This record gives sequence, C-alpha cells and structure tokens, in this order.
Amino acid sequence: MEKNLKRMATMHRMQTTGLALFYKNGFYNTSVDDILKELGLSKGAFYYHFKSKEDFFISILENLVVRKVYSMLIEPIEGHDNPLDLISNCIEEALQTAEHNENDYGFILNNFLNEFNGRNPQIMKYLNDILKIWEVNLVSSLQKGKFNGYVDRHVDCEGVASYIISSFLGVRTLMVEGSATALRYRYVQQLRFYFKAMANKQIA
Amino acid sequence: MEKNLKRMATMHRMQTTGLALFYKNGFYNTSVDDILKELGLSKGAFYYHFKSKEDFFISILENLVVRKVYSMLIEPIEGHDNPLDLISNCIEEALQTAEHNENDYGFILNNFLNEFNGRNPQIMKYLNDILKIWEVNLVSSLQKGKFNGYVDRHVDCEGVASYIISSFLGVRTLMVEGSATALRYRYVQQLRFYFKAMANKQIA
DNA sequence: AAATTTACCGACCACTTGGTTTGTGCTTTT
DNA sequence: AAAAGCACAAACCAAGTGGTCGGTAAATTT
Repeated sequence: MEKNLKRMATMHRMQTTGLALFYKNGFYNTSVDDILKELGLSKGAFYYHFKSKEDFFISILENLVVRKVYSMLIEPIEGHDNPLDLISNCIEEALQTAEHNENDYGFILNNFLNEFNGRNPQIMKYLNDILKIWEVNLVSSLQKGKFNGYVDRHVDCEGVASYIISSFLGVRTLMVEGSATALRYRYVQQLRFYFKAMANKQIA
Repeated sequence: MEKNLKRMATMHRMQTTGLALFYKNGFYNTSVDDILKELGLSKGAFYYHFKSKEDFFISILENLVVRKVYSMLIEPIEGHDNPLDLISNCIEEALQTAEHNENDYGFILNNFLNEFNGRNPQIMKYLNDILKIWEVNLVSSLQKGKFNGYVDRHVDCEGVASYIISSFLGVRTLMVEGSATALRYRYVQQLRFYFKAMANKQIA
C-alpha cells in the first residue's frame, strides 16, 4: 500500500491537469504530449499508468467529474425543504462558482457531450450516465416536494427535470462569452419565475 | 459571370459536404482530406478555392448557417400574432425537423460554440453574432407582444429571450442520445407552461 | 491560331498524432 | 549484497495533419 502512494499521486496529478486541458481545448484537440509537457513528464510515464488516451479520459470521468457533479448538483438538493428553492439556489451557486473559476469543472459535461456525440459511444455512455444520475435525483426531489405540499400536484416532474437540465446546459454554453454575470442573473431570475408558476398555491 | 458558375457550383458542393462532416465529426476532427475524399476532389482544388481550412469554415457559416437560422428561427416568429405562440410553435417545429433529419443543420451552433470556445476568437465572433441576431429578434418579438397585449407587462423580455435560447441549446444537446421524441415532447410542454405564466391574463 | 486564364491534379513538405520499445536509476524484497 | 520490480526517460514509429507547388487539360480571350 505504501508503494502505491507515489503511483496514486502521479496518476492524480495527470488526471487533474489532463482534465483542465481537455476542458480548455477539447479532448481531440489536446495531445498527450501537451499534458506531459505541462507536467514535465514523458510518454513512458503516461503509458505506464494508462493504457490509452481514451482509458485515461474515462478514469478522469470516474474519479473527478462524477464526484464534482455529486457535490455541486446532487448533494445540495437533498433534504426536506422546498425543492424548488433548493434547486434554484443550487444552480445559482453552481453558476457563480463557474463564473469565478477559470477551470470551474462546473459543467464540463456540456462540452464533452458535444465533442463525443456520434464519435465515441463508450465515452458517451459514461457521460449520459452522469447526466442520468442528476436527472433521477432532480425528479425524486420534485416528487418529494409534491408529497410535502411544496409543488403543485399537476406538475410533470420528469418534464421539469429535463427542462432544468436543458436550460442549465444551454446557459453554460452561453456563459463562456463576455457578460457571464448579467446572463446568470437573468437566467436565475427566469428559473425562479418558472418555478413560482408550479408552486403549490395552498402553502406558498 | 458565366464562367463563375462552375466555380460557384464547386464551392457550394464543398461547403455543403464540409458542413455535414464538420457537424458530424467536429471541425478539428475532420481533415481537409476527409472532405475531399467524399467529394472526389484533390487538395489542389480545395486550396484553389479557399485560402485555408478556417477561411473555408467561415464561408460555410456565412453562406449556409446564417441562412438556416434565419429561415428556421427568425422568419417564423415575425408577424403580429401572439409571440408566445409563434415562438413555441417555431421551436417545436425546429426540434421536429432536427429529429428526423440526420444532418439537420438545426443547431449546429451549439456544437461549434463548444468546439471553438477559447480556441478561435474569430470564429467565435461569427457564432456569437448569429446567436445575437436570434436574441435580438426574440426580444423585439416579445416586446411587440407586450405592446399588443399578449404578454404581461412585467415580463423581462431580455431575460426570457436568454432563457429560451439557453433551454433550446441545452435540449438540442440532450436530444442527440436515444429518446429524442419523448424529450422534445416534454420540453415543448414545459416551454408552453413557462410561457403561459407570462401571458397577459386580461386577454388570454 | 496563339496567349492566357480557369479549375483542378497529385506529389511533396514539415510537423504532429497516439502509441511502442528499450533502457535506467531507485527502491524494495530476498 | 543480489535480485526483482517500480516509475519513469527518451528515442522511435507509422499514420496522419494543413498547406505548398509545379504541372496540365480545357475553356476564354485576344
């Protein structure tokens, strides 16, 4: 176990800078050499730890991306409060950190979904699985909200979840250009307006 | 002018198959040779008509993409009817054609925005300009709707336009995997629900 | 008919790609 | 101290990459 420490450390270093570069330049547009130059390592080191560039990327998804999605988008919406508040606050926060963080890792998924679509089914499956996890959690959160009287009982929870994910993916695409702050502000405002229309009027 | 006909025809052929391949595989992941093989043409032909791969892509944006956006997303929402209906119908139709058309060209913008972001400012400018045109038209359509009593006067037209674009971009990303039809259906339903909440209650 | 231009061919170039292989210093085990 | 394995270096490879360039058949212009 002791001896594995160095191995793990190097692999982790490779993964984090790999993710940063893949996120910045895209997977196909980032060469293994680019990553190694940044790390001061050689080809030998890379192919000692990972069997291919693709394998390397999948390990990044499993070790870094999934966890980030959990901590940023799933854990914050667990609980028994009004899910409409939890979700809108969670998304607002995610967009805020995305704004200030150069390599926010925030929604990498958006970039990668576009890049691998139709080109790499295996990686697409991983990416879609991560999205699915988020979706499932959104749906169950909304359903619980119905049960607890926060959400109007006529609301189509699956539809709302899809709509939330869609708009979030989209706004993350738009936010990359200039006025991210203004855009985030308007986006969150509209999201809350949309949520308000589906709140249970009895309680709210 | 006569002599230009052949030139124009060849260039157009190059542009359409170029767009199809760029859309399918991405810009950086499609080589000039790939396009030429599909066309049965040679390198000489390509660099006779276009001065670079990038120049070629920009010509595609100017000649094909801009027009498609106009005909699919802008012209359909012009008119004096209820903009909320016009817009939701227009988007539904755009998603429908996207569904049935392998190379729908529907929202290529989404893919390319992701691919060129941070990598090619010049092309990004073109892409953002196209988006901006759509946004401006959405805003003015909504404002006219306010004036004509279709849209509640408290509505933030810029915010709504951003939100529409965001969700559209996002749903186009999601639609590439499996169940596009179901997703489109739920998406449009939510969009209409969202629109209903901002309709002017006096008239609607 | 001669001269010139158009539209294209295909070999070639320098360079980059993901990946392999051989070798080597260091640490751990025996 | 010898043997074995670990973590990496560095040279190397075939297959591409965008782009150049000399050539050429056919069409236009003179």
